[in-house]
Amino acid sequence: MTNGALLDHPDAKAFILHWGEMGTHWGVNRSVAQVHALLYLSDRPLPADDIVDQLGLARSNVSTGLKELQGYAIVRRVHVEGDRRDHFVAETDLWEMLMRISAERKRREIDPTIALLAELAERLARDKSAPPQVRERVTRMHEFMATLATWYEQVRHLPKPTLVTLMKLGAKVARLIPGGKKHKA
Amino acid sequence: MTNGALLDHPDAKAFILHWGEMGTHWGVNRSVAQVHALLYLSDRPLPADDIVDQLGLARSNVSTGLKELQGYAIVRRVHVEGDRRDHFVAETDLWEMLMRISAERKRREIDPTIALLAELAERLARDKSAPPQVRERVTRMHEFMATLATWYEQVRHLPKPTLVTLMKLGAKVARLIPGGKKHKA
DNA sequence: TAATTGTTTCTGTTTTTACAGAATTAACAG
DNA sequence: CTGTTAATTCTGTAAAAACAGAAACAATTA
Repeated sequence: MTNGALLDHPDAKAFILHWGEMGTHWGVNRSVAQVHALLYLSDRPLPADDIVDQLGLARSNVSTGLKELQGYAIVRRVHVEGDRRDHFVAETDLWEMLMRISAERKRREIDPTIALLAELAERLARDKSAPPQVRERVTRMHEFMATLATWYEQVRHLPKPTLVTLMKLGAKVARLIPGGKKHKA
Repeated sequence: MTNGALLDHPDAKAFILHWGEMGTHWGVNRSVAQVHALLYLSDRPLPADDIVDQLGLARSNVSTGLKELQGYAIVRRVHVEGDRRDHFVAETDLWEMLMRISAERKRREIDPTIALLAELAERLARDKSAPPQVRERVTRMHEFMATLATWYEQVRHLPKPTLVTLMKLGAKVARLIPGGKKHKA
């Protein structure tokens, strides 16, 4: 047991509590975020029981939380030699983590809206009686979100080193665009 | 009154109801999102009363909602000639909308975490007794989020046409990076 | 300054969400 | 098979959030 009780260390504790608190603003409940924080800081796979003990949550809660985190694919089950129980580990590659969370949130929070907008925009295009600004604004919203979604799907598949390079470039990426001095950095 | 009751049009209604529903997943309550949707579709500034009538919400709710939307800077108060009441309009430029929402969410949901991580990382660097993986992971998390934040602040100030160009490039932006065939599109 | 109209804040209720503990189901070992 | 332990699902309760209506507050104009 290399980290008997992570919560004993004041900074680890501060991290876990803060993460839990912010989780409520990030669209997951405190328990889910705390479980994630604990696993992120752990140097070994943890069984559900240990999570229960360390965070003082109900067993059922931890179970639900782990399922949710696996839904985001930032936590996975692993088997530990000589122990029957499931163990869990968190993704520690932060790029991977970001990509997986954003992919799942897009799926849950954006895609359904794009689908609806597509439908509405199509109907509005044929509906002569529709208020013109309604037609125009729904259509523009659809195009905008669809464009962003397409962009995202492309960029998310770029190799990690490329993403890092782009990130480091920051605003300087604008200077690389050919055919126009009009892009100031 | 060019749009007497936007809710009478089935597609406008569907948009507003869906927006309200999704709002609850996007971190604002249904009322706030519905008010926003209504204003976005309206071709003229609306006074709070009209919003109350059309959406069937309590006056107090609409007031709170408008304040929240002004907090995101995607709705603003305007004065209408010959009417004493405040009127409200939504931002219709979708790039502007995205930028303002993301700026505010970063301020609320990301910046406080970066601040805490900075503090923890600094303390952990000096704390010889800290579990090494805790020190390392908190530090990496801090660097990662700080890098993303810096990138965001730079990109968000790029002129809109530049952003549009970059968006349209999609994954092809990787080809512009100098000094490396290693970036495949 | 009093009356009117509009806006915000406050208070209690309803609805929703998070959660603990119990019950159930599943997996395994003897 | 059967006893045992782990894991999930179910159910009731507690906590939090959203909301309506009333009250308080502000601004405007007669």
